[in-house]
Amino acid sequence: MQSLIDIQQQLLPDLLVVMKKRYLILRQVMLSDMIGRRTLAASLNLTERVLRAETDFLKGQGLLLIDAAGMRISDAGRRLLENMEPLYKTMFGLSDLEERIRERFGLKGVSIVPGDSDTSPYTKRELGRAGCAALRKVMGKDDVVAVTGGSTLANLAGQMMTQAPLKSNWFVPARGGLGESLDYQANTIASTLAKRTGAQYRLLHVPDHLSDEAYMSLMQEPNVREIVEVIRSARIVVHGIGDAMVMARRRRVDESVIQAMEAEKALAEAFGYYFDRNGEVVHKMSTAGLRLEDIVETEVVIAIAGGRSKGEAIAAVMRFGHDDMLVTDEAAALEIAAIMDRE
Amino acid sequence: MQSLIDIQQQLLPDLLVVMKKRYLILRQVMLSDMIGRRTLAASLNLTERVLRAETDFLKGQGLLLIDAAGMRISDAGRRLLENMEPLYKTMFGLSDLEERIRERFGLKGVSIVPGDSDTSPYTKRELGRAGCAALRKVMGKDDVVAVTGGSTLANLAGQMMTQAPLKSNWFVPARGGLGESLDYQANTIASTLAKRTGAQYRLLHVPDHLSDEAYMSLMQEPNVREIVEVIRSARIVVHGIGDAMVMARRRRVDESVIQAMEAEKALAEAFGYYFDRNGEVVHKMSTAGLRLEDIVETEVVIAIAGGRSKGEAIAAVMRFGHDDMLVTDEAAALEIAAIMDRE
DNA sequence: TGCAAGCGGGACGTTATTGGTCCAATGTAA
DNA sequence: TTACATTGGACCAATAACGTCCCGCTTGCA
Repeated sequence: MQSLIDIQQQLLPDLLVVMKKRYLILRQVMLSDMIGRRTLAASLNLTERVLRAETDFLKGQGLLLIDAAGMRISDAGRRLLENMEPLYKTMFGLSDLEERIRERFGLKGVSIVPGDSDTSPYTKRELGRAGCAALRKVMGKDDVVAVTGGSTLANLAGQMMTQAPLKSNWFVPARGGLGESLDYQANTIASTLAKRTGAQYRLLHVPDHLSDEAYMSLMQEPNVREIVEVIRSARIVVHGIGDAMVMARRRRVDESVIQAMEAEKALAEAFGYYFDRNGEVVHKMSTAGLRLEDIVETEVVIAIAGGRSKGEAIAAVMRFGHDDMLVTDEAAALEIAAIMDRE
Repeated sequence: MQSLIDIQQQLLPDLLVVMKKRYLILRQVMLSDMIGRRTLAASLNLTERVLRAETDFLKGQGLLLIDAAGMRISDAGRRLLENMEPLYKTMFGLSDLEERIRERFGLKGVSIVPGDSDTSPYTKRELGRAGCAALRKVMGKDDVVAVTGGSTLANLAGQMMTQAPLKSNWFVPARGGLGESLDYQANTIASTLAKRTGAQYRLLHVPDHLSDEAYMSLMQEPNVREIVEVIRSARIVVHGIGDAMVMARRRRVDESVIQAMEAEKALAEAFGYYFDRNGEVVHKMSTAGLRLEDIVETEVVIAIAGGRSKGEAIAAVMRFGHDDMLVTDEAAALEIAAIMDRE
């Protein structure tokens, strides 16, 4: 059955949204015995007109009875609700989870794909696809999109598709180069995204990890300075989330710094910064890319990360509180929910 | 899984239509390796613009690759098609069958619900619902709808719903009263339908089975005459289909006539007439209701009947050739298809 | 190498659909 | 009877869908 839903999701992505809306209307009506349109619209957060279109439809389907006194559920509607009961969890379980997490961290949107990226490459791919969808949704015209590196972002970039070319948009790396494999460099990802969407891109040919002096002198270079300004003006940022220690080592951060971070219980890494479990930044360093103050200013910040092992790190970064959207997977989301419950 | 589809059918009735359209596009593209929009539109009987909207969508979903050379399927699309293969039959098998039957008998539309009305009351209910949908689709303003009697029609009437009241429409019985139970009388059904849809109705208080003399004298009555004229002017006729012998006995047709019909191999009964397997009428009698010549003139004739045992009778009436729509169930449809294959 | 057929995609005007808002008619309960 | 809440109709604005035409590009054939 899951496979059927997966297929339908690909062929009719907003199927579940519509189904859920209608299900909830029906359910609310049943719980209310008899209820009026306005009351119902208010309790479901729908405008009166939209609700009316839906109730007219449900009436036509014979699931709802409407008369001058109000609406109540029909026998067929009651039967349908009963039959849907067992399906509800599998069909909408994730969107409930999405809503809980969205609410808790004050996000604009949360998107959860089924599965666990740690164990299933398929889930990882889905995660990328969901990331694409989230990004597509917020991109407009003339937007600058800054992206970080990492395997998840690389996965996203490799799957990105658009209906029409986005000529007027720019993709830029959020940070400079790291010691990682080429495929996972922010530069590579920005360029892949631009190529796949028909957008433009700029690269930042500067190491991410800089001494203050090197930073100052590099920023004197007009061409470096120029692209850095573009990066810092990004309206949209898409970033991954990593484990603090793993990332620090991969970035060859000084052993002394690593130990300091360990002492401060650094847990998560995102766009080059390290966070403890409360979302406090525990280590800063000068960077030619996006700085914390830029992130705070950015209009849309999208985090994308999945896998049970990353749940804690994701929760930490969410506590930092400057993300607007989270794209994750079921395993990580359950982990996050568990952390929320423990609070 | 079937239950999921059933539920979705109620909450999103045209889900399958859209899914099938997209599936067929994808499939056609795969079979064609590389194909252009216009060619594809022609081979799928879609207008160019509609197809374009769909292919843009499929491209956005990453299922289709489009470049200046044409369209081809992506890996994800190919995977999707493979995954759908087993689902196709359960999801669309009936609509293929619908199309075959529609084509063979030159109908405007065929609607098949899953199951067998002979054995499952649930299927019988579904049949009624499908009949409602078919009827709703063809009803406009100021229409006169003539309905016959029978349990299937009664079932339909009991489930009929409309979004808005159809004040300007009239429901009338197609034929006079029979010896049957009150619930199954055409009069009862016309009145139920009118009440449930907010339409008007007229009754025909005349026995269906009349001697020529009685017929002539009854037709002198102004009020009988008036309603009979309304009936005969019906734009829409909805009728059931029965087994000839069963119906004849139920109607207490003279034993001599029954034997004559048996000799002529009467097989099916519909709107008071008896048909042999070739759709030829084998017995006529004067009636105050709809006559054959009225049926021939009627703009929309809808047949509704299901159950494996009725397959043969349905096929016979379809051969008569004046129906426009058929609403039936899977068991009967398969029986009809088997008869078609034997031809 | 040149040509023509077929391709995607842009553009535009028209039509159909959807959503917001207001109000009249109606039924219900106090 | 009155006051309230209900549905359903009406209307307008915004938007999406659609039909149609054309342009520039690629590609395969001559």
